[in-house]
Amino acid sequence: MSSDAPSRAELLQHPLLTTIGLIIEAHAGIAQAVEQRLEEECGLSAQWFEVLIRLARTPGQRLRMSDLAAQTTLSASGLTRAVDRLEAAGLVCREACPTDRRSTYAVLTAEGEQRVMAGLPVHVRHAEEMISSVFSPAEVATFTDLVRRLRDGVNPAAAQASAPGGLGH
Amino acid sequence: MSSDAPSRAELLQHPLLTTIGLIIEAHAGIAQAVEQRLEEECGLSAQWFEVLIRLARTPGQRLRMSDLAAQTTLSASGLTRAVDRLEAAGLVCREACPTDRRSTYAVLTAEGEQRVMAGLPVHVRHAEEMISSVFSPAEVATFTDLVRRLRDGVNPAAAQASAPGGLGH
DNA sequence: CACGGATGCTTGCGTATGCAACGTTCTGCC
DNA sequence: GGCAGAACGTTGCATACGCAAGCATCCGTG
Repeated sequence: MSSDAPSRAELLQHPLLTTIGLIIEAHAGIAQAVEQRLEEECGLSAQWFEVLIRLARTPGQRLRMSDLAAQTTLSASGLTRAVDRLEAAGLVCREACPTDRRSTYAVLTAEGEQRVMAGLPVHVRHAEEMISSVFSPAEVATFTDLVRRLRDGVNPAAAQASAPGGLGH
Repeated sequence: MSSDAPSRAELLQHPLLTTIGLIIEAHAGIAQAVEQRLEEECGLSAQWFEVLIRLARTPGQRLRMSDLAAQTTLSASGLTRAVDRLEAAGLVCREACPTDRRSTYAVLTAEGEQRVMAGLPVHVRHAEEMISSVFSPAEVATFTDLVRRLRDGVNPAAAQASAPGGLGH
């Protein structure tokens, strides 16, 4: 009964479509929950938090604009505008790169540092609530491993950026 | 040595932060790849494809605007605009709901049906390439199960919409 | 040293988004 | 039957985004 070409129903109900759909829906749920919680309790948008945390993790708490763009989902122009807003809010400042006058560093300010570190425990607790409520510790490990491999396959740029000694240069 | 409050480094390097970051990066990679491929080979944006496939799966190939909005990541107003564009392109048409004059159905047109079904094999093959290249069949099953449970926890609305006999009605 | 190409960041423009407000229709309660 | 409140879809407004163009700077080659 099975023909070469998949039937209409087989295509519409294809298991991998479901898998991808689940990833998208899980991401949407997490993004929305994180966004709302972060906004309520810290007054930071997820976008801002994402940028600030990348800076906080970096030695010198600074990153070149283009590296920062590569690590987030923003384009170069999107990052320019985002840093404009962060700078206006006093959480980040721009600093010239001494060795390459084309480049600009985005540097975390003292207030920026304070705001991320204030928001972080809230964020971590929220992450624990979301994930530990559905996974056992062993499942968390399995899941993280699988997602990492998937990420490495579909988003090599992000994989490289987070590799030890990565960050280009 | 371990104090009650987590240290700065413990917070910044918290494992669950990594897990969530990986989900976000994996999603970004998949979304970008799907978007590009779909655009190139079918001339459909991911947004459009998402809406059309939801309609194609539904008996009568129609869904109320609000149900459609609930199943996608769009807000009500966003969906109104999206259906405006789909209608202008001739892939969808609006139809009055006979039992509730507040509601409107979005209905797949013949051309809309043809376009989704033409794009679907491409999309499925792409999904296979992305996922099967990093997971064994057993891992796909494990992964899908875990993601589904995560989705159910963090996005109950989507979970309900896809449940058998769901869709509100 | 000079020059063409590449790189890094910023701006103009068109477009898509969400929120809040609005008009219409349905529902529950008296 | 009639009225207050909720639900549904659409529109005005402000905002954010990406792409392409532009300017300044760096690098490789002769």
